[in-house]
Amino acid sequence: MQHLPHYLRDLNPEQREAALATEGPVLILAGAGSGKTRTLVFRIAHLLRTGVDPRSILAVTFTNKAALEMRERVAKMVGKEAKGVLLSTFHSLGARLLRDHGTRIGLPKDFAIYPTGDQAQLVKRIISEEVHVVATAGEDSFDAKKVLFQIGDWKNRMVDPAGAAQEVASGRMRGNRTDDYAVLAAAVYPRYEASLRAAGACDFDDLLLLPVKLLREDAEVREKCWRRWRYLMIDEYQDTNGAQLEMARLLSGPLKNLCVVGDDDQSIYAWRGADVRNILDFERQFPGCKVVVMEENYRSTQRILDAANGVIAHNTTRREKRLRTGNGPGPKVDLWEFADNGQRSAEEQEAEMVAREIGVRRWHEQLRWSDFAVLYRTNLQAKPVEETLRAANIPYRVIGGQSYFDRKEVADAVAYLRVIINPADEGSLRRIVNYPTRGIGRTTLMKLVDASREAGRPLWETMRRVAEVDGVSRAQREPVRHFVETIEELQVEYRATEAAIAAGQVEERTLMGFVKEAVKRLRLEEAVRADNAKSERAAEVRVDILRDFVASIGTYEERTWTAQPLPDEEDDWNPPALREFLERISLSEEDDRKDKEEDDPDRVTLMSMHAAKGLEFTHVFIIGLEEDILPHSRSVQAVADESGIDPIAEERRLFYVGITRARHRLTLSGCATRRQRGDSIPRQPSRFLKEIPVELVEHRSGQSRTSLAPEEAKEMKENFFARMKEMLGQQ
DNA sequence: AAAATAGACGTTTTT
DNA sequence: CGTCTATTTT
Repeated sequence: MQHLPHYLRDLNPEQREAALATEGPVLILAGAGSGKTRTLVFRIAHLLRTGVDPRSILAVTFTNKAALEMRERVAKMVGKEAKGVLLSTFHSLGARLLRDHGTRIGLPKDFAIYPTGDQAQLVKRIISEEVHVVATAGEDSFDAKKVLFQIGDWKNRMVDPAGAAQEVASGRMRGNRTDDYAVLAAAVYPRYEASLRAAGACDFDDLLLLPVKLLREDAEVREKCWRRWRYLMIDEYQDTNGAQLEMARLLSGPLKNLCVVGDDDQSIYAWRGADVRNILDFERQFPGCKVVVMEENYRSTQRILDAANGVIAHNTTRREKRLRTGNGPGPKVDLWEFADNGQRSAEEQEAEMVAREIGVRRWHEQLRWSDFAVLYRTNLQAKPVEETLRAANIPYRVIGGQSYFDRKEVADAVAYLRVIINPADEGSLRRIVNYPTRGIGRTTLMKLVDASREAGRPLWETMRRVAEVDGVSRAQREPVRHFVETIEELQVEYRATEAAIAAGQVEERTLMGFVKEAVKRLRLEEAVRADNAKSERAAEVRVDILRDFVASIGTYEERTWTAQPLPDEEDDWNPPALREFLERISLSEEDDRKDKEEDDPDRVTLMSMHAAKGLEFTHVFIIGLEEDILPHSRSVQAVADESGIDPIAEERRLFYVGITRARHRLTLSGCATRRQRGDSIPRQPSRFLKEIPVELVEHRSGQSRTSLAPEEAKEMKENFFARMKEMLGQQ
């Protein structure tokens, strides 16, 4: 092994083995912090150094963030050559396959990707307009999201509407209360699919399902993919679902140069259809595969690892592994408890502790703001922390939560753009047909919808022929005619803009110019102001959001031009287009906050533990360590109805993921009371806390100068601390 | 058809 | 508590 290329000397033996095993199936079981990404980056570098065409390498990650990070690291290591390597999420890979070959399975060229909000709208419409049998289920109102969730579950398992109907009929559904929803969902499912197809649209799950269908049915496309991608790598393999497994299998082809990396202890997406068995059964599914186990941790102190090991050891079905590190023991894990003291709610005190600790540690340990992360189970928990950090003038950023593109102002503008590109998109069309209000009311719209159902043509076509529709008076006809005219003008202009871009006669921000003009002509800003007439300030904030959105198109455009390859380079580059911009929005690859982050990247990070997977921070706070938050109440309830998977075990893995994000210091906290709907209710400490060996924990009390707290609260607090001590003593 | 008011209601995690 | 929804009023 002395003739190792110099760039591989920095790897440990296991990492090196993984990086060098380029041919055939490879399974890398990589514990948290074991240098997994690094190994993949080196593996790609090694492939390139041995003369492999960058374009034949495909690396699939789970999140955009992970894809971005890997791209940067590969680029840093191998330079320009890295550009040819395709780094993508499963969903954007799916979108790409459909964009290139979707017409072969009957998808239009300009298919849209429906955001979840629109999906729910569609389901609601189907329930109210088409499935009138609703009452059988014993409730009179239905949550569209639950229906959607059930449909998504079927799709993730690659069950089609017929299969779903069968499943429901044979009573094979899991739950008992969920049965009603399953029956309803089975009725909605085929209609939902039909509506999506009629609108020329896909939902998120289709981005996995349809490519599988495409690859299965079309040998030509399949072989084309095999010729192109000869080395396939998949990160976070423990989080793949049935459709993703199938996609990986189909893409790996006869060469089977498939390298998967993952850690069954970090499987936290079962609720979305992920199946840990995919990683546990990999050896069986790909016989003769090479297995590399990486247990050496380079990230955390020994105490943090011991805490993590202590917790995860309580899960029963897992591949046994124990993280070790050459790092020092490090400080103990801090554990804080807070109780309502009459002045401040416990969660406010918890947030204040976080702010105070960040201030102190940053000073004492010479850290940057960006060395700190605050992690939580639910996005709601960010709020008090956010407020406190803002008050303390600590710069922060919140990852996740509701997307900026879900904002009404932005969603409306997006709907217009979708309609301009594809007027068959009925969901978007309905959304904007009377926004801003232009006198096309519910009655008129219903007449048009009925007429279009009857004639079997899209709503848009019916609107164009409004004169032929019976029962629509002249007065009602006029606004429809005007609306159609406006959209058609914009369509013509958009086509001209696209042609100009294709011909290269463009300024830097041609697309943005078009959208700006459209927003102006449609009077969207005026509409936003009218919606917020009560509050001048709210109106201005929302208008700003709309303007930011328009500006983000300019950013996208510039970025795309910058990435343009030299004429002699082979690449998959395309000039900027609205269609691609909208696709990127749907896949959350576009984010307005990027610009703002760039001007000051040194910020404390606030995010859910799910979002934190794959990241690391010097000092990590995990807040809200209480029963019903972690583990979440829904998981606790779910234990009752069996189903093979253990929701508590998944919550425990989530905690494990949170703990192992910390490099040097870990601070845990929980509240003995929590304000909910006005009054404060008692809480129990998380059961997972007692799974951390006591000797690792420094128990700190957050109680303070409160002499006048009501008797009740005091008692509650004492009980909480007593329980805490009891727990810690049990070990 | 649009605005205003009452009411219900409900709170995981993400591509 | 605050957000979204349904109903009523103009």
